[in-house]
Amino acid sequence: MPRLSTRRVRRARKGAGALTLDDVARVAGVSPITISRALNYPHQLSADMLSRVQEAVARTGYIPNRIAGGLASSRSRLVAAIVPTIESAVFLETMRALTEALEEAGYQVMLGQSGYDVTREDALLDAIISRRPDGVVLTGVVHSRAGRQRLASAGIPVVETWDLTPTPIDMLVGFSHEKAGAAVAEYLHYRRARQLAIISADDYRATLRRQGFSEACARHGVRDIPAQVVKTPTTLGAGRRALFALLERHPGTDAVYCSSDVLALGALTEAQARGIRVPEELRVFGFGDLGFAADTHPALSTVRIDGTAIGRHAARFIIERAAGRPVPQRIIDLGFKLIARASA
Amino acid sequence: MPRLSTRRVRRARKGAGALTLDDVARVAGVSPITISRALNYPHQLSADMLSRVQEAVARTGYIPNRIAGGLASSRSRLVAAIVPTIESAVFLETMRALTEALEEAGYQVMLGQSGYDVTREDALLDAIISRRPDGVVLTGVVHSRAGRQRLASAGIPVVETWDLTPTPIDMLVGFSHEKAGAAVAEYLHYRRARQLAIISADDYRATLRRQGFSEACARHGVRDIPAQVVKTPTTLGAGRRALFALLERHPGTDAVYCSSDVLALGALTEAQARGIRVPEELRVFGFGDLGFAADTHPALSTVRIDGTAIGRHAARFIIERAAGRPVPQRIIDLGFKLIARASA
DNA sequence: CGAGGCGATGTTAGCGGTATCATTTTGGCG
DNA sequence: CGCCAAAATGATACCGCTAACATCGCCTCG
Repeated sequence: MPRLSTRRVRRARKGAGALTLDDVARVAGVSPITISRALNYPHQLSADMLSRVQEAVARTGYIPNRIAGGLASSRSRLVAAIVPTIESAVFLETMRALTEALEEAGYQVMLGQSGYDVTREDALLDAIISRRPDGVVLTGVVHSRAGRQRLASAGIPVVETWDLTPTPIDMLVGFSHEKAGAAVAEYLHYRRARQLAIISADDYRATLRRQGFSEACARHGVRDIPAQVVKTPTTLGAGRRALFALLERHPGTDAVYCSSDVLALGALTEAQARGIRVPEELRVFGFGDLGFAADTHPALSTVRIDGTAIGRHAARFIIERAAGRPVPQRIIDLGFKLIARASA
Repeated sequence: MPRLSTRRVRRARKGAGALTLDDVARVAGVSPITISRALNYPHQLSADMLSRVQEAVARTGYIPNRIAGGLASSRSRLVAAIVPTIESAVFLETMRALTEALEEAGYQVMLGQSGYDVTREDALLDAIISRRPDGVVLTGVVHSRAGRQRLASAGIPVVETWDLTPTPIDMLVGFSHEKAGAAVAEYLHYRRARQLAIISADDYRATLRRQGFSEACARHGVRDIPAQVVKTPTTLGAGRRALFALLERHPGTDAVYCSSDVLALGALTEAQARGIRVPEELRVFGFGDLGFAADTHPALSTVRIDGTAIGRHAARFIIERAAGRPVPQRIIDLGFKLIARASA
């Protein structure tokens, strides 16, 4: 039996009334591909044609469908960014810079939160890869083997940030946490602090800084630095309670390095509440140089990381790659700066 | 002349080697649509078939291409969220809750920053609409006529947040800023503050709160409340300088309402630096109940907004709509809570 | 025991763009 | 002027997936 029925006119699937390239092409009296070019490669058209198309676009109020465009060109113009949590202020500067730079170049950022959890990061990665982004920006360098594998085989440009490793998945913008921790220790020794202590978050990078700090102390002959470890994300309250607990155990402490400015602000607050003079009796050192650090009382000594530069470099990496240009230097160490203020 | 050339076999456009549904179908020995169903509507398949497909998917390591899926189904499973700036801590809780709830439901969040600028918001809106998201979550209710128009005609579900209006574009989750400001004023009057003042950001919502505050004062016969206005986003330093300037002009001030907790923390810091006792000499009231508010010294009195609930409601709104279910109550007023702590 | 219904799977035709190649127009220049 | 390369525009065939409809068994029931 012949299948006549398949020749029946099918109802449009949903077309609804959504404007398409063809509609604009009809209005402008040209072929659809010309509209596409006007939008994507305007310099390929004659000035006449371009303005004619632009007028038609304006008149119809057409907004291109980048889902369709992405499928056809296999360039989604989407970039995924994964942070442990959006509520951790340190990464915000990077995220803002990244978003701004990418938006300017016509990309949109998809945000994912891994929650300091490798399993969740893997699930997120699958969700993200299924969107075929033109790039992925990760926070940190510790990822599961499976995650690295999937990312690599998807052939998506990857930028790891906020850390350093000799073996990145692809590209990398970061700095050495060990060195940052060590630099703080050196500084405090130089300032003649004798009884050092640490208040640190329990995440990977904070731990690296703590190790760098302790090792530098060891080089000065000081071992077994007392450490109070708190859960990420860090809070002012956690900093207060940590300083309290620390002083209970080690009343002679005269300098404390905090793994984040927020913890340091908590330590400052607790010191103030208990009448401990900073820096005379207790030096407090932070990390991050967040917006408030310069304006605390006393002003917070801290480690400055150029989060904006990290975001911008990451954006540039991805844009270059998407444009098919090779990226000669795939690892950037942005370093850090010790900012000596009143608190230490 | 016959155009034989068009019949020539064309090179695959980029195929590269990316795994597609067809590949998995071949491995499983079924038709592609069956794979699609296994992934999207697993209960439509027999248990046998389902496990057979799942095995094939696992063996091939297939990750679906949701760009293609989105085009075919006109459901992108993308939701756009626009905040003024990601660096303003108040919205973070909402963003986190929104992202989490949406990720759980298989959606991805695209983040956009409008920068408190309507022009930029419009440009962003076009970029976003071109991605055909299944929903848009906006911060605030003030948008350009053009923006409202485009959003409406795109037929995308819209949730406005963090404010109230009788005429939302579509759906709304928020609270009344005027009432919040007024409630703080009432509280301070009740506490016998006599010389009230305001430190406020210059954005729309902070201004509404300021007006609510001033009007409540007027009802108590107090007019011309001195106000120190600072630029958004607010910072601790801005709060310090604002309190300084305020006290220069109005030394008798005994209570100050700050339009954000960050400003309030700045005021607290400045008071401490100048030896002004809080709350005895100066009451300080904040807004937002950010993570640190309970742990400042003295603890900060503030207005609590349930940012998590805002994010969750917004996510639910969009998910319901995407599922084709009607949303009976399109406006939710979540209210606010006055949190009386030591600072006021 | 045949009609009808239902559940499981397959076939077909797009979704709305863009890559690729073809064709036409234009411009430079001897 | 005529020729040829380059620039401008067009025709066609997909990109990888899913909606809509078709088909095929199998079971129920009069």
